[in-house]
Amino acid sequence: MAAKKPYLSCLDSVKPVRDALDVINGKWKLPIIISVGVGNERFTDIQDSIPGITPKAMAKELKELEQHKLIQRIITNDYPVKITYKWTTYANTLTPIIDALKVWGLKHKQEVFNK
Amino acid sequence: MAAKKPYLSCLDSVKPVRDALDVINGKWKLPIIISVGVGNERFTDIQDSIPGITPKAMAKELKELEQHKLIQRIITNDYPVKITYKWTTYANTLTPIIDALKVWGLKHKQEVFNK
DNA sequence: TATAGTACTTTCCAAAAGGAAAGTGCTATT
DNA sequence: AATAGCACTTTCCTTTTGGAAAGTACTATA
Repeated sequence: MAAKKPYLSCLDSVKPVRDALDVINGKWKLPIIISVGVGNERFTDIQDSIPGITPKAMAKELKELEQHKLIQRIITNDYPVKITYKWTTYANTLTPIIDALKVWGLKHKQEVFNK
Repeated sequence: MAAKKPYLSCLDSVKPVRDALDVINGKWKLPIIISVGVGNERFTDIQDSIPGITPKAMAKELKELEQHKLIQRIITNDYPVKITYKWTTYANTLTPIIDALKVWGLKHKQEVFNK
């Protein structure tokens, strides 16, 4: 009997993809990054720009994104303390992914709709 | 007093990205697609090629991916019934996303490592 | 007849995620 | 003095996810 054909290794692709997913996976991370990217800086502005997100989810995701250096939290000690969130240079490296997802999302909607 | 500056809308980007995420979000979907993409066809081969995945997760994800037409489940009524999973033409549209994630994952590891 | 392989399913249970609603501490405005 | 806005946090509760382990139904092989 012939030797059993072994499975094909694909860790070269799977591992980096998993590394990327560990950072940007989830329902809200990319939406928040996009919102900050178009210029929303305040907590409530970001929240208002993303339908369905709760302040609890916002706070949690913002913290994680800050830890991953994808957004920056800036405290301004003016008369009223002001907190702003900003897009980092490092976040620029995500634009190819965001663009690819946007293009695919639009195509997929067509695909589903035209069926 | 000046009128309150309103938040900036970003639904044009957020909505399609969310549509895409709804389909490919999760820990295992892209790894499975990649594994089938390199040529693994059998349940156990796919499972063996992805470290850490359980048969329960496999079965669930394979079903969902089939529903989204990203993989095809083929039953061959030979002597022992044989089931194979195949990459669909439609799954080709995902390669830009997979490539972008792979590139970013590799860069991100460098970034974390060199710090 | 006994063992092994394939492709799952089922059960159990712990941990994580997710949402609604209310609360907090601060300041600015009326 | 009362109200409102900002940036959250806290509580409560339900749902989802995730893994370990065992089980099942079938067939092929020794």
